[in-house]
Amino acid sequence: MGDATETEYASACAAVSDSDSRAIRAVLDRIGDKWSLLVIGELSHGVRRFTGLLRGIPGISQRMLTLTLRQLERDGLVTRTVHAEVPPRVEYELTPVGETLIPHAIALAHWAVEHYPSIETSRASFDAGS
Amino acid sequence: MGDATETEYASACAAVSDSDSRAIRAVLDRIGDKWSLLVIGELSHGVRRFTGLLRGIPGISQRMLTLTLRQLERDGLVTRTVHAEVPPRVEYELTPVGETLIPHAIALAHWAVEHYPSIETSRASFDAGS
DNA sequence: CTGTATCCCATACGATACTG
DNA sequence: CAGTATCGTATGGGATACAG
Repeated sequence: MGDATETEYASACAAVSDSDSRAIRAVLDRIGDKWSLLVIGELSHGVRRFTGLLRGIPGISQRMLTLTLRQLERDGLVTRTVHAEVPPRVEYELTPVGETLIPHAIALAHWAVEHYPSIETSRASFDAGS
Repeated sequence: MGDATETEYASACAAVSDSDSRAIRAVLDRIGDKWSLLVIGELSHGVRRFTGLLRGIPGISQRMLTLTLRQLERDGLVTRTVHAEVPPRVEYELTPVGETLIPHAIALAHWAVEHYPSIETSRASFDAGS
């Protein structure tokens, strides 16, 4: 993971000039919110129903799950299919575009788990020292 | 980028059970905010001064740059060195841990630039249709 | 130059209750 | 089951002014 830094970095940052920053801002605003990435993580398992997602994502409220799913649907990352039954059944699934986010979600999750101890330690000493 | 999905995914999600979710939440709260990833992107070029960052990140306010840098410093992702001169010179630099975030930042930036057109199109049709 | 302090607003989010 | 509606709070974040 540490073979392409300087060179790769320069070209990547050169590409981030003006109009691209809008795209980055927009994407960051979406996947950077409190629940989107966790919802995508749940959906990476496959098709899920509303209540299933609610139970699979501890701490999320009905309201926020609804809002998050609507945003993801609007952005074309998730599909919502309603089955005309009683009781109603609504299934959510990642679109092909949405699935391309999975590797990044996994990578970030790995990074978080790997470096969180270091972060906690740093926070403790920062808060202790002046 | 599309070779490890199903298997890789299963093991990754299995690892995300209880205590890891705290780490993911904590990291997401930090790098998911409005400016951290952009600051890290600027610092990936190398050492930067306060004003340099302010100019390099369009739209950020003095206040938010200060707050963001303090958080990153607290988390041990950025170092802050003050040079005793007049006028004062303060330099910010990524720590080794902070540098490990660069590949992920680059990956997300690439994803954003690549898929943003699709997202915009999807939003337009979503907003148009009922 | 590199911040800090204060004010203020928009909105993200949670809790709760209600509906087809 | 799968939402919507309403309310209230917390806080993220901008603008501006001031300071070492």
